[in-house]
Amino acid sequence: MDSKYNLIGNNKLNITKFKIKPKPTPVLFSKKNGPPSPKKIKLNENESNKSSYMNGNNKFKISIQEQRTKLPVYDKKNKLLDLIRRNNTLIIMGETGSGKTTQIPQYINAAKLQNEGRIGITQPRRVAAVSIAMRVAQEYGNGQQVGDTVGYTVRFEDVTSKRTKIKYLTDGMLLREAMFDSLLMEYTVIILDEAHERTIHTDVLFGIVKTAQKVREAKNFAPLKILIMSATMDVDHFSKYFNDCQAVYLEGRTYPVNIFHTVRPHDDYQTACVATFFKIHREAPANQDVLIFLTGQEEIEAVAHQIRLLGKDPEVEGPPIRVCTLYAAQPSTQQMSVFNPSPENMRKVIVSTNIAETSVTITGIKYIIDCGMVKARTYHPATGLELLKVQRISQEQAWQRTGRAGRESEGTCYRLYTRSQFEMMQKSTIPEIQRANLTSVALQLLALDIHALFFDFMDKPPEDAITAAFEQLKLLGAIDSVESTALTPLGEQMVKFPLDPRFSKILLSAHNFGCLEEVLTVVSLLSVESILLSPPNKKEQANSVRQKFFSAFGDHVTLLNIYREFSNVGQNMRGWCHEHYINMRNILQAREVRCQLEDICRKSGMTISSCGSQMDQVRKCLLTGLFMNVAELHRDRQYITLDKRQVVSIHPSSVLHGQQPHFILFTEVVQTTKCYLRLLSTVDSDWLYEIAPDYMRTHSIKCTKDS
DNA sequence: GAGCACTGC
Repeated sequence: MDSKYNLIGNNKLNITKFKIKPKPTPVLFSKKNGPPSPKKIKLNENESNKSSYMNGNNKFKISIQEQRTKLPVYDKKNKLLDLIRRNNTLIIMGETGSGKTTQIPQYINAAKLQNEGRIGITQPRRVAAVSIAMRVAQEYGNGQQVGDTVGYTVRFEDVTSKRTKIKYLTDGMLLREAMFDSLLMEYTVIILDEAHERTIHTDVLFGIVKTAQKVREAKNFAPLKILIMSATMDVDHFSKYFNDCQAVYLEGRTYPVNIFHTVRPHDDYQTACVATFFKIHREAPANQDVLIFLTGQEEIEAVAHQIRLLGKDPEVEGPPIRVCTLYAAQPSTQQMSVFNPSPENMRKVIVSTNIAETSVTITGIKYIIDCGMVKARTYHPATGLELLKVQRISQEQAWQRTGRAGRESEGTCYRLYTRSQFEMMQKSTIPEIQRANLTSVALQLLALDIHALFFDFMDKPPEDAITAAFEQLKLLGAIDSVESTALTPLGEQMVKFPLDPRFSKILLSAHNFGCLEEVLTVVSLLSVESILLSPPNKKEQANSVRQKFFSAFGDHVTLLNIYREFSNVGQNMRGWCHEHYINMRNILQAREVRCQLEDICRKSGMTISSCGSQMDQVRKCLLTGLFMNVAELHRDRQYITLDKRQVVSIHPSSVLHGQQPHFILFTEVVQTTKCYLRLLSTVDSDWLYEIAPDYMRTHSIKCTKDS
């Protein structure tokens, strides 16, 4: 199984831990449901049999060109083109199913509004960029392939040619392109799609395209047209930012959803989920499927287990149940099973994280159960700590979840929170830019000669987050002072790598230590998800078979040892990964990242040197980017970080767990029940003075020799 | 001796 989590044996989950009663008591819902803004969920007029062409299996299949004419956007084509022609910046609010993402670029191209340039359309996710490009190429017909008129560019994959007029790309990809050409001269039309999602990349691009447009106009270059496409939210906010530009509204193709709130609050939402599911199960026809939103893998497996158990209870009425789970860390084969249609007489229930909110669309969903919570990462600039926390969703998210029941026909949504709890929720999700570590963003903006403190953000990030980012960049030597608007030569080099600036610094220091070969591997492994599988019931086995890779120097060298053997395996890669409990998907991704990084290194004129077995060199090199991540052992056997003097512990997943080296370099801190350090290497205190003398002048060490 | 939502370059 090629996943970090082996789910075999999960039926042994200790359900009492999650306090789910075997026969949950019913949850009471209020019948009054009218949402305050029913605008978002509505039925289009004269569309009673629209599912006949939405459904690929339908025998009344109609031609691909005919389908295009039935999209809601089609009737607005001329009006839209007129607006796009007359406005340099335009906001297009389009509901789900309006056809805006696939059709508008084609309309623009047919009318040749892009002149000699290209139309670029960004998407927050790779799969979306790729699959939409394929669909649009298919709509072009005439034997056109992806990469002809319509193409896409995502990391590791560029399917475009000189003939490409319409280019779909991830927002991160367009941002990288902007690093090398801030005026984005390749494009005459840029469409930022899914703008309401407010990814950190899209937020930075807002400012970049706005500036590019202005500068190109001033310099009399080819004009740049900007289209912002978004779901129907925050229009005034967007419009104001883009100099009060015009906005248009496109209706979509969604159906009404009945919404129920609970009568009283339910803290134990897991039990409430199970109870609500069986209420639906008793009442609804078998072929109507249910989607349950929960926060994480563990609780998803627990609830799924409970539903399976109760479903087998002869006293429980209703058809047989097929329970599917869905979360990102799952093996892809297991994820795919969610899409298999169930037999007529069986009910499918999908228990999912918020991956089903936007990233994955499942057809046939008639009922939603929304627990009202989400697991989200929060960042504290003052401590540099990242914390995964279960918190309330925003009203926007609640609507997004609700809408998942109205894609093909009318649906029903049970919200496991009261009406007034809903009213208390934040209206919108806080944009990522306001809750993320900004070191990369600050570096990227400096590459464009912009200081992040003066950048035209639509929503400004907190000032202490910007300050923390600049302090880090100064420590790394990317800038000379925190007020600087220019990068040092080292900083210029760092921008070239698609990495956290600390990791870029490590790569760029490698020639001093003669270990670029090794450090390329380590950095690649650090920038993908964990390659180590630790199935809950086979932890011991996994550890003992991987024992031969363990290094007393810590996790970085251990990972390097694993990768070295992996790259010598040759044919039987799958077998080797399985035998050693290695996540094949993730190690292959690391290999791909490594190729990309090596390529950038070569193009920058670096030589790929190897230090052989001198692991001191590797650890010293790691220290050049992570010297602010060192913890010291104190007399009471506690570790304290040199940087912020925080009390921390070694994470039990580390090979150094159970040992007490005096100084450890860590890659990250995660706060759960305690502050844990993950991915560690032992280091010498002497190295700290050698590698980071300036830093050590302000961060003294105790150097206690405890016994 | 603990546990990891989701993206992206």
